[in-house]
Amino acid sequence: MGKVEENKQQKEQSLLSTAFRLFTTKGIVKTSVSDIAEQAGVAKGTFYLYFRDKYDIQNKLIAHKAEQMFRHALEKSDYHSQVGTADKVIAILDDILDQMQRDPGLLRFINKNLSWGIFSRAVGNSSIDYLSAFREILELGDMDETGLQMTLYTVIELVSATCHSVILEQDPVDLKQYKPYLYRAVRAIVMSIA
Amino acid sequence: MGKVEENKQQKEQSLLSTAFRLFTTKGIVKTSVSDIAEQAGVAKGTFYLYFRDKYDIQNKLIAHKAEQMFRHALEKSDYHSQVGTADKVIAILDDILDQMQRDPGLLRFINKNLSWGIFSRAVGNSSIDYLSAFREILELGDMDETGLQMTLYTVIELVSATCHSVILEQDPVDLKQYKPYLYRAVRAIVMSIA
Amino acid sequence: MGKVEENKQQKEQSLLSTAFRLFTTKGIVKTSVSDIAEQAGVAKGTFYLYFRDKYDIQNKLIAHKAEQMFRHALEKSDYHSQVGTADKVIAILDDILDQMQRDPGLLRFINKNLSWGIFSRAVGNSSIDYLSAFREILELGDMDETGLQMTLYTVIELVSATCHSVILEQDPVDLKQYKPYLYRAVRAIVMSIA
Amino acid sequence: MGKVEENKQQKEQSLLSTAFRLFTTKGIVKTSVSDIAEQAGVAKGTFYLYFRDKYDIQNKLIAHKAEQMFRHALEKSDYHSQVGTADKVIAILDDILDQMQRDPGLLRFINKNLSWGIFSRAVGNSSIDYLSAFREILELGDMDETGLQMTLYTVIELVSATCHSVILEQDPVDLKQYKPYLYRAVRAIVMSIA
DNA sequence: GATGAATGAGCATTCATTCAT
DNA sequence: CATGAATGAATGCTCATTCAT
Repeated sequence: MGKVEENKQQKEQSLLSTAFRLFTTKGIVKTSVSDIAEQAGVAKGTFYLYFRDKYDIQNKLIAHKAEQMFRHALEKSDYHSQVGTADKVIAILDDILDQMQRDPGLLRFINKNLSWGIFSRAVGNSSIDYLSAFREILELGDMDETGLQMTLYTVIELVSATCHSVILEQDPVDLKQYKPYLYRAVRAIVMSIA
Repeated sequence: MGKVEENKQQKEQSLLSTAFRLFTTKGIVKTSVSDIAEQAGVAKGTFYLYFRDKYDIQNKLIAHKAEQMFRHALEKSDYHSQVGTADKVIAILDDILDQMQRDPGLLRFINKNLSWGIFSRAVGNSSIDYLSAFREILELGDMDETGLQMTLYTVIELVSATCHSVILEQDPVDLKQYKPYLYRAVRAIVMSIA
Repeated sequence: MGKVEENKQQKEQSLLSTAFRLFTTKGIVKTSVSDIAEQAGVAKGTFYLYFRDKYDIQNKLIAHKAEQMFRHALEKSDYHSQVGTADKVIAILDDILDQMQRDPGLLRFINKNLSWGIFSRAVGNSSIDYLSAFREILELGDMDETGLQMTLYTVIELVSATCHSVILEQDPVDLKQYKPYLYRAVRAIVMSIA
Repeated sequence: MGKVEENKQQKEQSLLSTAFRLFTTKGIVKTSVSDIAEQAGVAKGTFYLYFRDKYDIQNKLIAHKAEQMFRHALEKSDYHSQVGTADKVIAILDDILDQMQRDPGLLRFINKNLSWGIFSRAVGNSSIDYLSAFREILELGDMDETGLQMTLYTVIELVSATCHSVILEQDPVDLKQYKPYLYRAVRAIVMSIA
């Protein structure tokens, strides 16, 4: 990689990480392109050499962070040591909820912006084959692709939607109180497709 | 009611309905207070006599429309003629999905803005006792208040979250294809709490 | 005085005292006619039955409060017990500075708004004959009217101008530090006309 | 200096001079940022590239114009040819009064806005050492810094306050009539500190 | 490629004043 | 006399985007 190329990579990285920091702390609306460029140490015009506009960088960030979150759950959670299907799912879920609770800014950022389209593209582009992984976990060796995807979609949206309010606003209850209900619902869904 | 009072009612109604129309067609962000006032046929300043700001009218609309949607589902769906608990729930759900599909603007408006706080306040202020109605439908005569609320919260968020993308963007599939999966999930959740 | 007349007096008084309170606490610019009317317990339109506009009530208040301040100084200070001319003046001055320091809002209100025109009209309308009083104090029995007025004007403006910054902002020094310099200057001026 | 830099200088100058013209003719309150930008021939947003807000440009102008006025008085008045201390002071004063009378807008602008803080900062930043100059004029070689400053403060505020009404409104008398009284007062103050 | 000066449309909000009741 | 609903002009400020250098 040439020096120039390296420099470009560095600029893009700087813009991405700065944007993420600002998005998750100040919120997307309150973060201006000026802010991002300035704090990333580049000129305002330079931003537009790397990203089409604010929504371009936003979508790229969402996909990246979502993928990161799933990667963490698959690599760091102890779902392998669980026996039952539902228990494995819960283990993964637990890791994800942990991540979200540890970084509410991340949750806020991902949640209301993560469309299935963006997500599935991110997951598809990843070096990890998530679908196979989930298929294996759910022990649905012979289930059709669509059925697997629908189940994933349902569970992911359920968790994402309910936890947004629960974690960020402790409304209607806090996460600790809500977990039993959420886990029961997830278990029920997972069992129902067996 | 005096002439003046009548006139005020009319103005407020005009502002509310205009705001709703603009919010659901142009989106909330793209709708300015100027737009609303102008199209409602009143001066810009008049808007501020009736609502504190854009978010005031927005929240009032969300609560109002959400309540309306549930009222419709309870009054117009044929859930009474169903026998099983799950079938009753599905009947109500069907009505709500119908409403949403008929008016995607409404869905778009309510979905990403309806916090549980706003919703429960709206439902609480209503002349209908929704909690009792749902308790009866779910045949959970002796379940504690919290358990009932958590179940409602879970189901509502699940439906709301998944249908947003499904109805508005036919992604990952369209509503017709997704319904079986959604209904199975809802059935599973409802059965799990029995 | 009829009941109606009484009521009107009461309304005007209420408006005046409310305006003064708001002017001295929030500042003139930040105080709106709405504020005054609302807090005075009358309708907005009623304000305009008593005062032409915000500047009308402002000028009336300034004149009134300035007269009050001088009345206090002449009636409550112990200048009578002083022997020398300059000492008498200083005694009066001391009382005025005390009043200002006790009520910075009053100082802020009067100072930058008190034009000589408003003041002299106020003083002229008063039941007290201030010019004679000052003539006596300064022991200038035979000085021409103009000379007396010019001296008063000079001293009043000097005190008013210097003390504004000194009392309200302790800049360039605080009142305690500045007093010796101010008194020396006033003494010098008073002596110079003898 | 590059072309760009030159252009920026020009824009800032244009904004400053336009603002001064509008402030002194229409008054500060009645002058909007839009007015300034428009008449300076730049876009509204450009204004904010050079000044934080209206008060920023206002303070900068006040300091600049005040410094300019004193510079003129020291450089253009013939105080050098005067022998007595008081006569020197009077000569300088005469120059300043002349400037004010020639440009009532300037007087109006500076007078009620010039706080000692702004002034002393302006004077401190100047290339001229005003304090030394005044010390020399007043022949107070060994007076402490504070005493010198207090005397300056007193005289400046006295002149500024009295002349505002006298020059702008010929009230209570016009400048010609007031000068003898003012000069006597200033003489008295100057002599008293010797 | 990189810069950053310049743009100007756009928006929320306030407020003095009027006038029909 | 009193009310208070209605007006709409006015203003400060932001920000995505462009383009000459």
